[in-house]
Amino acid sequence: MAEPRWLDERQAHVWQSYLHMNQHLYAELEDQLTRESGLSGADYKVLVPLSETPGGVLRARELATEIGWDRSRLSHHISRMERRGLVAREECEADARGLMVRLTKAGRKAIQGAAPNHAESVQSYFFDLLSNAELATLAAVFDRVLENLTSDDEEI
Amino acid sequence: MAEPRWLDERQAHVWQSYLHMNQHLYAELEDQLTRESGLSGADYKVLVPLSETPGGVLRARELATEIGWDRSRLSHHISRMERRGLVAREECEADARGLMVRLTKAGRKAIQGAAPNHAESVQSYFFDLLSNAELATLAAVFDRVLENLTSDDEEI
DNA sequence: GATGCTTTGATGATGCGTCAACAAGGTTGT
DNA sequence: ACAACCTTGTTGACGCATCATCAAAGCATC
Repeated sequence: MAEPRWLDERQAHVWQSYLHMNQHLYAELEDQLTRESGLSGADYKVLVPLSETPGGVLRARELATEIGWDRSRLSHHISRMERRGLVAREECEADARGLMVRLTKAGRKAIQGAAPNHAESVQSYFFDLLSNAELATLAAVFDRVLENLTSDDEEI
Repeated sequence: MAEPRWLDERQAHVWQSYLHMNQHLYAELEDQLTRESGLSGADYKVLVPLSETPGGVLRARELATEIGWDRSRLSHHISRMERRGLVAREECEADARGLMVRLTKAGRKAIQGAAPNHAESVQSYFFDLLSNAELATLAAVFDRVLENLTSDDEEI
């Protein structure tokens, strides 16, 4: 740590572009999602794994792990989504501590209405702008950076 | 919008990697920043432009524009940072509506202590993992995606 | 130079995310 | 079977972001 390695001009530019791109891309996608389907990004994140599960039911613990949230955040958010009729709480028969989260009909309708538009947005704002070679590079880079971040976790 | 263009397998994988990478990278950088210097990401974002300005003073409006915040958010955050002695509010002589935000000695000390560690983190978690060719590709891609997003704004 | 419009910043209400504390149920070891 | 410990989910408090509203100051047009 004695000699800090400052970003050179090129790196600084890439880093700024990356931060700005994220900021604008997230904002744009969330905006469209909310406008077109009334769902927040958080709602969408919760609904996707539920809609992809055969019964539309998931244990809260698994749902939380899947989307990288802690139990508290999920509990709060489920409460709000339950009030809006998107999901329902059910007992867990296998473990009395557990909670099963069920996708309601309204919830399924919401995610089915939102998903196509969202996919179209991701295509038009991101993938449409990439060549095949660039896509391959991004895949490699993102995986490598992610792998490096998550393998650090296990060292504890 | 009739025929939604779903993500193919490759695209879906890249998109997931991108989202996860962002999540972990942001979390890790913010964690290190907070642990090592007691500054949040928001604090850092505010302090950087101030420390790069000759006098260490910026008009609130410009500061807000620079970091992409609205006036309300900046006002709230300046209040909290002022309480902690990182910045100070001053009158704007040129425009009586305006507010000048001044970096205090403590604020300068904080950002000077935080910046080297932050740069080192960015290097080790991101740039160290990239080849020169990959860096060039990222630069091109990020700029293109960003340009596409921000040029849309002007069409209004 | 008065009227109306815009810009700038502050403020309070509301919703979300994080944290610490808690209760109830499970698990392990003896 | 009992004790100690761990897991799971809920709750309330607090900090931060967003939104609508407001006041004060500039600016423009006549």
